[in-house]
Amino acid sequence: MGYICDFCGDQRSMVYCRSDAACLCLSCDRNVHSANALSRRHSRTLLCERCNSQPALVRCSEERVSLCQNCDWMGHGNSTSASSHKRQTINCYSGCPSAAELSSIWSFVLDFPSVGESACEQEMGMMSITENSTENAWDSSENASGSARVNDVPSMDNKPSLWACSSSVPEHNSAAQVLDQPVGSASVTLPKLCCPGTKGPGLCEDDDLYEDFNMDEMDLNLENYEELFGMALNNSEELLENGGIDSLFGTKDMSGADSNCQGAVAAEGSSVGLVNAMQPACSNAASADSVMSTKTEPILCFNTKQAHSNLSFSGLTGESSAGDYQDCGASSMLLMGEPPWCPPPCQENLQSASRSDAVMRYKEKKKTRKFEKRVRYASRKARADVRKRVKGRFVKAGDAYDYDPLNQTRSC
DNA sequence: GAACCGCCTAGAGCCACAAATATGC
DNA sequence: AGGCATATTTGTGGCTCTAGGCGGT
Repeated sequence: MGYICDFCGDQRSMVYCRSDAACLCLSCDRNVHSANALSRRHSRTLLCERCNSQPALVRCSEERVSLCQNCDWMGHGNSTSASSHKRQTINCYSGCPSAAELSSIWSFVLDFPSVGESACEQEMGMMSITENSTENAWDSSENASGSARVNDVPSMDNKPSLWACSSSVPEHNSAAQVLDQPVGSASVTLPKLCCPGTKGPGLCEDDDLYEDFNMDEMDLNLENYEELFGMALNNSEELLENGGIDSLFGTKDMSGADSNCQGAVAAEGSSVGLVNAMQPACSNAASADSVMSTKTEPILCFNTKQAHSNLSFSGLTGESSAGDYQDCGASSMLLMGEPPWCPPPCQENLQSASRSDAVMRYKEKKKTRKFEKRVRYASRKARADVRKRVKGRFVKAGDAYDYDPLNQTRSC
């Protein structure tokens, strides 16, 4: 079981960073990803406890293990008994989340102390919990936390109570509780913490699969980063002794998390709400630069407030520079075939029709969407924009050039 | 079904240099 | 501890090249 931190080679790895393709312990995760703004955007999630090499997408509450997609399929896809296991999606996060925020993302994470101000916060004054970390519709009935059930298939007779993006839930999401945001900025902050599928209330009006949303101005303040990871590190052995990572996965009351999905469901699809695939959230959004192509794949979500669940797609878009966005695997999972929790056959026709329609529209929009690169230094861009080139390469001032952005002329 | 070919796409790398950052005094 | 000078690193856009995917033969 060689699941040792790729960085320090000492501690047990608990977190998987897709951007770095590395398995890290919490301490190294903190160290590595607080290094700079780019690394802070890396989307991380828990490590699969079975293969210890892939990011976990779901947690089986029966077996109390976090599983990657493959292990989940292998463990639950074939066995009829195992396939009935209730599984919850596991969220990704980015930035330097506080204890409370990590607890929000992963309810199973211990109750970290919350005092003081993290170094990361002090340095950055910003961080981001991946908006799709709350992509899941929270289980309001259980105040389920950072996870959402994935195999509780809603039925016609049974309104989905899980996944629910219930708008009856109080207007504060877990992350919002932690963040010290001016009132005026709350609306700006919400989308970041809202299910991508959810977008913000206003963002759900468009019937497009999803709309771009701007995360740039969301500077979130976090607390207790030091305490969180310091404690995690100090207690790592204890955790192992007490059941290892499993001990982290106990249920925790995360009331308020539901609100992450408020307004999340667009009137997309409009079928009988049979789509049951709820994708875990994984994007990293604050910087909005982590949307990779797979990340923009459809994400489905339910709204319990709807008489019939609406199908909605969501994703992150916007001024993302594709570079940083790493696929969390969640979205793509949807495209890899029907998940174990797919709807009953009798509903497939209606569902597939609306779904294919929605997917078609989504793809259309995706084609037209621009993933603009985010420019960090406008002054440098301004210089680059006027710099003369030879075959695209910058040339020394005064040298012959074949392209002048200003004059579109050639000197040779 | 395997092998080969052409076409297409995505991504990496290159370039100069001002700005940003780090280091030393 | 703060200020200054110097050194090092970063980031910027257009073009080219290459690897890989895909479809056809």
